[in-house]
Amino acid sequence: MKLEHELKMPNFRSPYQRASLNLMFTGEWMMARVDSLLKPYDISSQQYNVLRILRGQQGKPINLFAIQERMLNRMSNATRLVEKLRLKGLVTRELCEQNRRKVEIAITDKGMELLDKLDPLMKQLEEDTFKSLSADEAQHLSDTLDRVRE
Amino acid sequence: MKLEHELKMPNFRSPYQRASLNLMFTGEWMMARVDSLLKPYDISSQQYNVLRILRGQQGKPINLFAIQERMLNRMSNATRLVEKLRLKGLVTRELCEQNRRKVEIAITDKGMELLDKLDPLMKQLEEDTFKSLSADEAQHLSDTLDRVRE
DNA sequence: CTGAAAACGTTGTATATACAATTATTGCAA
DNA sequence: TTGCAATAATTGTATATACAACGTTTTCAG
Repeated sequence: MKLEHELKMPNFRSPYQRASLNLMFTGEWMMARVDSLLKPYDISSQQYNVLRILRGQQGKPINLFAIQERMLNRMSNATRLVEKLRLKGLVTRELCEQNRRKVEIAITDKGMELLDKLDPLMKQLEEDTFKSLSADEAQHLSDTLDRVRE
Repeated sequence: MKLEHELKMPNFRSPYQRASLNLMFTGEWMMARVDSLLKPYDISSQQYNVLRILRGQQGKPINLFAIQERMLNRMSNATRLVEKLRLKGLVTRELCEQNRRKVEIAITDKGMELLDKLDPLMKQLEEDTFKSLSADEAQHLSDTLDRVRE
């Protein structure tokens, strides 16, 4: 739906203002869709994101700093986010012996099972979301976003 | 910068997953830029957004429900957001006499002055952000985002 | 006219976010 | 070797967000 209609703004100052608002609005919109898919499983999109990062490590643990670097939202608090996941039994936390400043986080079997269950749902959500774009168009959208961020 | 590099993810499951993460990431990124521009003026991007909506009304007051409809983030709490702005003297709040369920909000002179001061900064931010895109490309990006949201 | 439903806004509560300050550990230069 | 800077994480605090529940006021069917 056109942003003009969505925000009930008859016109924008420039195509750049329109793109700027559209980026923020559509980002929020997407995040809300993901959150609502995850709601029945009692995790937030940020928490899901952390699990996904941990799975990407193929079992190797990873420290909090590295998790933060890979998160969609860098400002959220990795310590507290991971603690929530730990309380749910989805990750483990261990002090690193080699460098005791670090804390190593790994995904548990239960965490992996949850991700496995969510995979097809997330895939479906992505396909639904981008159903009006071809794979090439989706790729092009990503490339454009990459260029926007320099 | 490529999302692969930004999130340190070597590859994505599909162009749709890449686009989905990219949308959320770039939306957050843009919002953070706006917030950091507004920080010295002590308002959040959501609060700025409400002021912008009120200015768009050309002096006519507007009720809370209509504000909510026009906000970038529908879920944020218009009552509390507006109260913050009122405490700063940027908006007024009046009970609507015709329909006492409604509360009418209008921007004050002080609010208008703030927006006037922010306009060139915001314009500059938008131009900086999209400096690598032509006006046509920015328009095309918006159109694509509009299509994604159906 | 009356009572149920709809429209509008407010409040409560749990959680998340932004950001700064603090603690603990390690590395390294003088 | 000492002490300063850098690295890594935690804690504190104010604010924002998500969402549900509630309270008024208005509308409208019967």
